[in-house]
Amino acid sequence: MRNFITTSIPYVNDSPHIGHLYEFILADIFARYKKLLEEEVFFQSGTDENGMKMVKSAEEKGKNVKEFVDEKYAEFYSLKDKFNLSFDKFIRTTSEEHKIGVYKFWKLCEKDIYIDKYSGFYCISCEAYYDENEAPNLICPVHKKKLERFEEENYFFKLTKYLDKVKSLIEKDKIKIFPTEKKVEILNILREGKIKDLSISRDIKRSKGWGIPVPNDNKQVIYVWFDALLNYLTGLGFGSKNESLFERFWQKGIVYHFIGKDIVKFHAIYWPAMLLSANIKVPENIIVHYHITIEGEKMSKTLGNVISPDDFLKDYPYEAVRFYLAHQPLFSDWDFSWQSFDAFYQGVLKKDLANLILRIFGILKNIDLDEIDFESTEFDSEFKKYFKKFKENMENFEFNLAYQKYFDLVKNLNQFIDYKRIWESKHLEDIRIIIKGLLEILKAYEPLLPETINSIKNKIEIKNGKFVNKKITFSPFYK
RNA sequence: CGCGGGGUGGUGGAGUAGGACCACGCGGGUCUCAUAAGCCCGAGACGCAGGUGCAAAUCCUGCCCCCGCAACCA
Repeated sequence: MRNFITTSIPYVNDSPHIGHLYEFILADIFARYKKLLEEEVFFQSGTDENGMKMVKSAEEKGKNVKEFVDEKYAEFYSLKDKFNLSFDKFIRTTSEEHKIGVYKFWKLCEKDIYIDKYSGFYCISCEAYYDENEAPNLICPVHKKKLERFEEENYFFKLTKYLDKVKSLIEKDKIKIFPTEKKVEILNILREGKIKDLSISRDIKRSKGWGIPVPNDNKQVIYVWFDALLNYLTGLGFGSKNESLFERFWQKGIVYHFIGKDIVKFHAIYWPAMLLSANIKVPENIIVHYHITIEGEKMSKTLGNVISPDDFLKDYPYEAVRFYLAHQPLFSDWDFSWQSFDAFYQGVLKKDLANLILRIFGILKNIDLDEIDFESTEFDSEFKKYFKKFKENMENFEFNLAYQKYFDLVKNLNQFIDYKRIWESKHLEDIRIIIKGLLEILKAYEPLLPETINSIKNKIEIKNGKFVNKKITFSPFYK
């Protein structure tokens, strides 16, 4: 199996926060999980850097736009190293490689693109048009700002032409949307039939020259969403001289888009329609994760409760963050608090999991055997069952359940060690079981704790099908 | 009646008819291989009111409350 796994590309008008990190980590865990199964993976993320809001944000900070986005891009990209994210590609929408792909795509869709006059009111923050009904007193309902009046010609994409097809693809689960209620929601939107053709360009004067110019028309730039979605193709070299990655991972691979619940419509409706127009395969999976509230409140700058990735790193190892986030539900909002985070780290990660590993090494140190074989044990089928259940949950993107259930194995091994008093009985059969258990645990937790687990694995030696008892010392998460 | 999701111990979750489970937290006990870790025992919950069933957290009806689609925002 070949998997193309993506995050949505964050809009870089501000610094990264826990929500961005959450999505990155979720997708990374899934990518690493797929590698665990020895499947082929291409994992991609990037930054969305066009759009008028960028111009505005830069102005507010008194910087030129290019300088501003470079700075923000660097902040987002730094998360890769800070949290050990296994991105194979990190695409920027202001890059040349992206632009080339966008032009190629535009051309493929050209038959569905037309020019029309548009007059109305525009909110620069939404990057969207409103009419008088939607925006009483010409105040943006979202941002409470005065709308700008304008009349201009725009390029439009014949979205409506593809809606029926998109609907049927979703109904038939050719495009699978997780969780199901989001699928239902999208289908309801499609049934209502209120969707109109999509304006896909903006006047270059309003964008102050920032953005990708429309091909053969230097008075317009491409609407930021139309260009942003294309990152999924351009990151694979679409439109470049070498499209082999695109062929391999998009056209012949299984696509997994991890996105937030606020951008479902773009990914489940606009994006497939665009691809249909260009005659390119549609994505197989759209995984919609929910949002995080902070200590019971919505995260917002006005409330000043925004948590940044760096806030964690002051007091905690980055893997604790991965571990914690993986144990939260994807498909419902959940609340973050420092207290619960710390309790989880101290209690579950250190006390139970890390301690168990250390404990097993401790027992092995006091055992005279140089090697332990892997003869079958009465627990073998039990181990298999655990992993099977784990896989089932992972394939449904219920990471929290997968690990919650798998944690029973940690519990069981601790119980088993106590019950049998293995440190004094030292029965070979029991030793085999805890070693096998150890290896099972290392396997399943690797996506969450890649660095720690790998360093343990490097200390373990298996020679001629036997576990070599090397008196391993180890101190994970010890401060 | 716009559509949809949900209300389970202090907290977060599992559980779609037949013993209410798991983790954290709390109280007590206990082992000593292990990072003051582990193990055992205990206290504590199905939003409200009806209905159907031998049996309801689970199905039906009504009501109350929270949330999403559709507030900054990911």
